[in-house]
Amino acid sequence: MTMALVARRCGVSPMTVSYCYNQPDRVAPGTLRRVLAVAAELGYPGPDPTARSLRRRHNGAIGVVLGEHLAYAFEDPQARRFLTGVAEVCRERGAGLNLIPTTGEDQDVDRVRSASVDGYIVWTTVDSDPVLGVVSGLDKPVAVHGGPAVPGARVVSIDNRASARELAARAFADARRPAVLSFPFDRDRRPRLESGPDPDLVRFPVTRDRLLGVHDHCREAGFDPALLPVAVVARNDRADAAALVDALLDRGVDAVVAMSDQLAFAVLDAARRRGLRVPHDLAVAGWDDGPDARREGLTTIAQSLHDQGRTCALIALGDRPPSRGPGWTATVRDSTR
Amino acid sequence: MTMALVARRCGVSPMTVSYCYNQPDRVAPGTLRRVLAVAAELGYPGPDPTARSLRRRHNGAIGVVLGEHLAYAFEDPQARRFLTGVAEVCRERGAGLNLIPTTGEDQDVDRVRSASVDGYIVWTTVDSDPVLGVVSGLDKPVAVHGGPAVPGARVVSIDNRASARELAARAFADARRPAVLSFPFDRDRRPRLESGPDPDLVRFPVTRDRLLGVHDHCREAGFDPALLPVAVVARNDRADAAALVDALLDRGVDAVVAMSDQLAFAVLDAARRRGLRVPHDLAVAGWDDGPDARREGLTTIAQSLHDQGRTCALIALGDRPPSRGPGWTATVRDSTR
DNA sequence: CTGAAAGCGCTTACAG
DNA sequence: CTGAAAGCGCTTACAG
Repeated sequence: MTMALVARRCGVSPMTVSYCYNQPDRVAPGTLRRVLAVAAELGYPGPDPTARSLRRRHNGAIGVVLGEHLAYAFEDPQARRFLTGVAEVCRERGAGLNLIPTTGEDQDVDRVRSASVDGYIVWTTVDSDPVLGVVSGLDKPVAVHGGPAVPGARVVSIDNRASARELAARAFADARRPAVLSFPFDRDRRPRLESGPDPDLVRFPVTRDRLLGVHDHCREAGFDPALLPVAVVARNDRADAAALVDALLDRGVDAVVAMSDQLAFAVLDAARRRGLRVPHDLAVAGWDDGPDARREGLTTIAQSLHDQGRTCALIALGDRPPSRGPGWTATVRDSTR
Repeated sequence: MTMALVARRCGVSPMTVSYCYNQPDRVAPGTLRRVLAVAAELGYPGPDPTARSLRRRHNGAIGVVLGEHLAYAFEDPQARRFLTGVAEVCRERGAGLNLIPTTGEDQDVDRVRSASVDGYIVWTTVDSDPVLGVVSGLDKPVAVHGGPAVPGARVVSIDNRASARELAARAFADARRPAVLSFPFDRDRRPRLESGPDPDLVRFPVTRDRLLGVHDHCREAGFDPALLPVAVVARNDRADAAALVDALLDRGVDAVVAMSDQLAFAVLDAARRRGLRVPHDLAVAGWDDGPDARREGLTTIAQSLHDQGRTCALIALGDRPPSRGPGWTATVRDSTR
C-alpha cells in the first residue's frame, strides 16, 4: 500500500496525496476528505517513514551510544537520570530515541554507523573508543557526555578536576590516611586495590580528571599522591563495592573520596557495620547529590545528570548548546569533618 | 559525500562501489582496494543507512512502545529486565532499538507511526490504547507484552489469572480478612482503597486477570469477592505503596496478594514497622520472584521478564515465536501460611 | 569482474 | 488548487 496507489484510486496525482499529509491547507477540502477516506478504506497508514526520511534528508531521531550492556546502564541511577532527560527532549521535539549499546566489539561501529539518526550522544567512554572516530566522521552533531573530547564533538561535562579538588579538601580534612574509591580505569573493569596509581593510565576521562583533582589537593596539602590508596570498583554499585571498601578500612583508611553517591553509600554501609563514627572516625564524600544523599547526610558534588541529558539531546538534534557547561556545587553535609 | 561521488573519483560505476560494501567478494581485489582507499581519503562513511533501508525495504530496527515516561519504566525492575532481554536480542541480531515513550497524548500515535522500524513491541497497556490500532494496521510484526490482545499482534504473557488463583490459595490460607494490593486499574493511576471492585472495570489486562484469578479462588473458598478490599497503587514502587498498605492493615487485613515483589516488600516493610509476625499475623505473596524475593522469604510467582523480552524482540524481528507462552511457577517461601 | 537500468516511496520547488 | 518532473542515496537482477 503506497501513496501512488492511493492516488490512483482517488484519481489524483501522488503529490496531491502527499500534500494531504504534509500541507493539508493547500488542498481543496473536498479533495482532502476524499483522499483521506480512500486512504482509510485501503488501510494506507500514511507516508512511509523511511522514504520520507530519505527525501527530507532528516530522520527525526538521535542515537544514544551506551558503552555497556543495557542492564548496567539501567542499574546506574545517574545513567537513568541522564536518559530520562534525553527522552524528555525527544518527546518535546517529536524525535525518536535509538539506543545503541556497545561492548567494545568490532560490530559495534557498524551498528552505530547504520543507525538512521540525525545526531549522536555518546555516554562517557574511554579515550580510544573506536565509536568516537566513527560518529565524528559522519558530519552529524555529536555530544559526548563526560568525555573524551574529540574533534567534531561537543563534550558535556562538569569540571571534574576542579570539583574533585574541592571535594578532596573537604573529605581529607584532618585525615591521617586518605583514600579514593574509584570508578573503573578502563573497559576491562577489573576490581583491585592500587597504591598511588598514575592518573595518566586511566582511560576514562571522567575518572582520570577526578583522580587528578584529588592529586591537586594532595599536593597542596603536602600529602604525596603516590602514597594514596585507590580502590577501583568493577561497576558503580553499592553492594558490589563492599569488599573493596573493607580492604580500604582494613588498611586504616579514615577518609574516602568516592566517585559517586552509590560508592559513598557503600563506605557508609561499612562504617555502620564496623561501628565507626562518621565523620569522626571516617570521613566520606561522593558525587551527584542524588535523592538519597540528603537522607544519608552525605557531602557530595551536586550536578544534574537530567539537565546534562537534556543538553546532550539538544546538541544531537542540532541546536546550539548552552554557552556555558553544566554547573556543579559542593553540598557539604555531616559525612565530612 | 555520496556513493556516486566516490564512484566518479575512482572511475568506476556506483554499483561497483556498492558491491565493495555489500558483496566485496564479487569485486576484483585491486578495484576493492582502490575504492576503499578513495572512500577513506574522501571521508565517505559508507552507504547511507536511510537510503539503504528504503532500497532494501528493511530497517534492521524494532520499536519499543512504553506507555510511561521513561523515568518510570527505568524505575520498575521488571520493565528493566524486560528491556535488557530485548536489547540482548537486538545486539545478537545487529538490530536497532528505538524507544518510544508514550503518555496517552495525541502525538503519541504519530511518533509511533513515524519510527523507521520493522516491528513493534508494546509494553503492557490498557485495552483502549490507540497505539494498538496504529501498530496493528502497519502490516509489521507486533508483540504485546502482557496484553491486551489485538488482531494482528501476538501477546506474550504468562497466564495471569491461573497464577493469581494459585497465589491467592497460598496467601489467603487461614485468613480472616484477605486483601489485594493492586497495580493501577487505568492510566489515571489514582491511588485509592476500594471494596470489592468489579474486575471488568480494570483497563489493564494483566491487572484485571490477576484480580479475576483472585476472585476465582475466593469463590472456591466460599469468600465473597465483593467484600474483598483492594488497594490500588499509583505506581509499582515499594516506598510509594506504604500509605496504602497502612490503610489495609488499619482495617485488620491479615493476608495480602500483592501484584509484584515490590508491592509485597512494601507489605513486609509495614509488618516490620508494626511488629507483626509474618506469616502468622500477616501473610503476603507477590509476583516476579526477582533477586530480592529469596532474601525476603517471599512467596511469589516466578516468571522471567528477561526471557519475555527476548521473545518479544524475536517476534518483532519477524521470527516465529516459541510455540508455547512463557511459563510461571509458584515459589513458596515463608511469607505465607 | 563491471555497468546500464530500474526503482525503493516519498517530497518539493515550480509551473499552470 | 493540482500535476509533471526531478531526485533523496542506494541495491539488485540482469546483461555483457
